[in-house]
Amino acid sequence: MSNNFCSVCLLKSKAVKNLQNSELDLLGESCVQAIFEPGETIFKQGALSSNIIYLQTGLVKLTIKGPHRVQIMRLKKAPSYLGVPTTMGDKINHYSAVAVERSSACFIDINTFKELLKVNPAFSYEIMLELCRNELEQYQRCVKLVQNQVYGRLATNLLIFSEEIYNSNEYDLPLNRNDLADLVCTSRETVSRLLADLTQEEIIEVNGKHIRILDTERLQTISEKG
DNA sequence: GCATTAACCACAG
DNA sequence: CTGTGGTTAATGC
Repeated sequence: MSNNFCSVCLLKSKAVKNLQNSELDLLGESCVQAIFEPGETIFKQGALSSNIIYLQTGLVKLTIKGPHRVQIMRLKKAPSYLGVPTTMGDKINHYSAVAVERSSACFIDINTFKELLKVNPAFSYEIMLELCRNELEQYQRCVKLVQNQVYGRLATNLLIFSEEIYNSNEYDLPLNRNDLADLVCTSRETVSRLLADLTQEEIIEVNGKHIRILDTERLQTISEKG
């Protein structure tokens, strides 16, 4: 049982960069790092949670069980904190986090986390900033989902992979068609068909999970107009 | 009515 | 796991 030395960690979050040495030691004492392979659950809806997770590297999906099916709320790319709302807001997790790519995560004891929030305003500020940005993103995503048609929703999400996750107009989807459907709020079949349509229109090129965006402008138009 | 959208089912690689 | 075809229901001219 050796402590992590957060002070020398190269993957410190923006928030943690504000911590004093003594605070970093405190963090290190209650912090455990783990690696998750794709498909492995980091925390589970319904389970008791007493940790905040700092995602150092990788990509995860946040899922929640709805009345009919499991819904992917969003993807979250490292670096970021996971489970702050669900660990601070309730004893029990309201959603699950599952690795989508190989991910490294630090588990921080909730009491330590709360203590750091209390003693270091700059740390708290960074955490609050991240939470607020998350909320704004969720609102944005919510309107799109409700008001756009599937074609637009799919286009939006293809663009998010390109612009926000992989920073390239060519990438390998980390999800199968079913997950992609859960993310876009549609059926697996519709995703298949629409990807075929986009290919026919020469807007994208699909090769299994490999996506290449050929015409970003038209994809953006579809994303906006729905 | 008629067209469009998209879900559900079934089946085949 | 994926793609396709048929069917069906809802919605909007």
